[in-house]
Amino acid sequence: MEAEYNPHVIEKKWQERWLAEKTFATGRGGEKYYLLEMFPYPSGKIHMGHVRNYSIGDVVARYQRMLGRDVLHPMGWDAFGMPAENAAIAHGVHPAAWTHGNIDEMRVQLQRMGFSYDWDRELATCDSSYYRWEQLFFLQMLEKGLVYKKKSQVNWCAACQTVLANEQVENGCCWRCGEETESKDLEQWFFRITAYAEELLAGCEALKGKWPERVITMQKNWIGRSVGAEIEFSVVDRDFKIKVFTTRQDTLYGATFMSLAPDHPRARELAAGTGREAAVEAFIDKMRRQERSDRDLAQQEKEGVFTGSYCRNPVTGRKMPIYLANFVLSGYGTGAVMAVPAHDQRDFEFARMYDLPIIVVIQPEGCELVAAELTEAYTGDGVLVNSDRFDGVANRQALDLIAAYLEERGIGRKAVTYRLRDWGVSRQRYWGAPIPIVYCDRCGTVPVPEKDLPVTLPEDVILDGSGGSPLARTEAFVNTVCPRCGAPARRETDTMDTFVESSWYYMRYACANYDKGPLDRAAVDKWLPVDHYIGGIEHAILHLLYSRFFTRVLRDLGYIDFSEPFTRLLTQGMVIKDGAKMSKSKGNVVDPNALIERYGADTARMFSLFASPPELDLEWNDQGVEGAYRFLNRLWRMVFALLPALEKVEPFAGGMAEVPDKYAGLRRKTHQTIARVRSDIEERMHFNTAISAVMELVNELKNHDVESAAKDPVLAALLREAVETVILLLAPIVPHFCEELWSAFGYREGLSYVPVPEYDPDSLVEDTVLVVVQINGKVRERLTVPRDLEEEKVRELAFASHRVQKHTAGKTPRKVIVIPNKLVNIVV
RNA sequence: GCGAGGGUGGCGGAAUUGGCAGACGCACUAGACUUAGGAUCUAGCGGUUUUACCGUGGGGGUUCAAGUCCCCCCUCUCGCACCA
Repeated sequence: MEAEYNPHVIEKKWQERWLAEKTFATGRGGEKYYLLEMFPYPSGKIHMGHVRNYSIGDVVARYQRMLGRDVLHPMGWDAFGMPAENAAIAHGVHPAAWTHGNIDEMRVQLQRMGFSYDWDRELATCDSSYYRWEQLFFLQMLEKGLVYKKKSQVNWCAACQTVLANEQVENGCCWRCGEETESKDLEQWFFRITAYAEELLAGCEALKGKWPERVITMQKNWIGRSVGAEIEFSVVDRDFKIKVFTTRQDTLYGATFMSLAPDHPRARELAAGTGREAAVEAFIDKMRRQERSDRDLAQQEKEGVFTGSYCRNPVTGRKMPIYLANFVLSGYGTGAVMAVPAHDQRDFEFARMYDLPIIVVIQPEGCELVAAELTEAYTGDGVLVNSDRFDGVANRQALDLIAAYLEERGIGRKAVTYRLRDWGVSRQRYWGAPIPIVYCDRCGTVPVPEKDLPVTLPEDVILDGSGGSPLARTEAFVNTVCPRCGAPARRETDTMDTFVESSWYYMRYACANYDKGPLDRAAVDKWLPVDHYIGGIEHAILHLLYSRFFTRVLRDLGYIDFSEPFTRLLTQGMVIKDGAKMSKSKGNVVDPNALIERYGADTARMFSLFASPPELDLEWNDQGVEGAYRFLNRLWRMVFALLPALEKVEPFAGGMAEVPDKYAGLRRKTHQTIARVRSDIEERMHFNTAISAVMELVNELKNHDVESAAKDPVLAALLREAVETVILLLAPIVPHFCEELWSAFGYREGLSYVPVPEYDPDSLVEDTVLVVVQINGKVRERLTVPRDLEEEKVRELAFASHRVQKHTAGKTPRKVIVIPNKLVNIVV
């Protein structure tokens, strides 16, 4: 062992050994444990978020190995996506070359961090050996009706020249580039995720306690299930009906008008021949032009236009004017809303603005609402009035009764609506997995036969940023023959959303090199689902929801037999510096490579784990890093100093009975530390407190020197036990450092598979305990007493204390509470 | 507006079941060693008017005892946001 801690030398040494010996390959026996961190986009450089995410994951992986598990811990690349194309446009590099170059750089950086991956399972989603199976899934989903194409209004990002799924639009802006999105009519491919809405929602229940509550809540809200009724309203003098969805069918008798989305398909028809055509047309046009920019303003003001047509309230027969209204969404429910101004705030505001009638149909307990005097809608509970046969019924009960009544009469029924929309997967970009479809003038839309997969992304395309899909301009790709009739045909030029790749990569890791199909059933059955998944909270909806959907699809396609991909989920917080998320524009970025250069990987790992618990944001602090580095140096020097005495003895292996009294404290601290660290890592995943506990033990060791140890073999044995404990407990956190110290003690085998130390329960028990004496809840005295001393004796000792007497002088205790081994509280 | 999660020294954070608030680390202060110190070691380190009192965003409550439980309020972060 060297006298100086030299991280660069030892880190290189151990990393090379781990790679050469394939230390982290699976198959060493033990119960399976699949630990996965979200794979990175190969930007070319790892950032602090990666360091943190992968350090957390690596601790768990290494710890599980030391618990005797057979750990699958793979790494790969989410390699399709826009930046590769942008780089091509900006620098003339081909996206494939750019991506593979970045992967090579990032792999080296990850290896320099000492993460314990099984590199033999590495995959990149841009390789046809990966995306070919995705194309197969697409075809099989098409067959099952889970893929379809439709013309729809889509979110279009002009900057990225592509469409975005609903989930990918944040506050009207592109989730990737931050530019405002607009809506556009395009033919798009969709995955029918709504077919699984109910199951995805129900599945949330099973995740409780294993996933963070807020992720579950976000998913539930996103799916957005509403229970209510569909009701049909016949239109006066027209031969069609308008269907609405409502959750408040109990207020049906108070519906006085109807509101439709401005882009409702019947809008123009309703205006035709009423003299309102021009006004309606103007309104539709205004709404269409009113893009997201001034949407916030528009949100405040209710606005609409009368179509000139009427419908009839199906239960009262009332003639209800039909309006178009700016607040009705075409994408939700039926795009039509029955307006009950007395009991819905939006309808109320609209009614006041356009002077429409208001009828109270629910009276709250204790006061009487009068329509003309309302200043806002009453949305609470109450008893029905003005509701014919339902008068006097509590509105909660009326929900069911009215739904049943409508159903009897054939004008409505109970219904469930979801906020979740189908997942649009078409992207007009080059660097993605081609959608395996051919368009033939004679046969129409024809799926590429499975035997012709993969549809390979052509290499020679022109990427000049001129807009539109580069694939569409690549004649050699587009022109093909129809697989059905052999006539000349054209290929689909859209590629798939890159979230499709990340929806199933975690399964492919189980059999990354399998080439007879997407998934090797035996391997997937063995390893999946992922036992513990770790990644950023920013994927709480998108990636995790898509993955949960995809897992169910693959289950129904017969590939797997589980439904939830990730048993446990840990979402780690962001890395912050100077109060803001690290970003180039803020200039507060810390480069992990510079950090490794200066302190080594172990220091970087240790600080990112020590500074805060994983789920909280981590405030980066250069001086804190320095502190971690100093700790490692201090520990190194201490071990180096003690080694000559410790290597002469075996670690202490006896029981507490053989430990001399003067060393009982040391022994106890060692085993208390084991107990604490084990529960911190195994149960709470709080590595910061685990590290603190080890630091305390190290501080305790400072009280002993090599001279005393050389003279007293029992002390030496106890110190060796303590030092080995420190090494083993820190091994998952600072692995290179610990390997080096471990080998200094003469162990030939690396410590990746050395069992986590067990604590001796006897060692945790102290013979004497500190009992706090309070007077009226304030601490006045601390007594050291034998453990489990009888209550009466403890009480006597407390009262015997002169400090206690001072505070109780002249007063009679009214009450004395004694908590064994802990506290006495005297109330005077 | 709705939902979720936070608010504890100068800073990051501990306090696992209601039982000594501030573990561990950073910063800071003093001392030692030293030609030197941004190295290392030792000691101190919530506040104040220091035999004591105050103190976990603010106010109230329950309790012998509250950072922890209950009610009200303030504030910050995140998500959703006219979802009928």
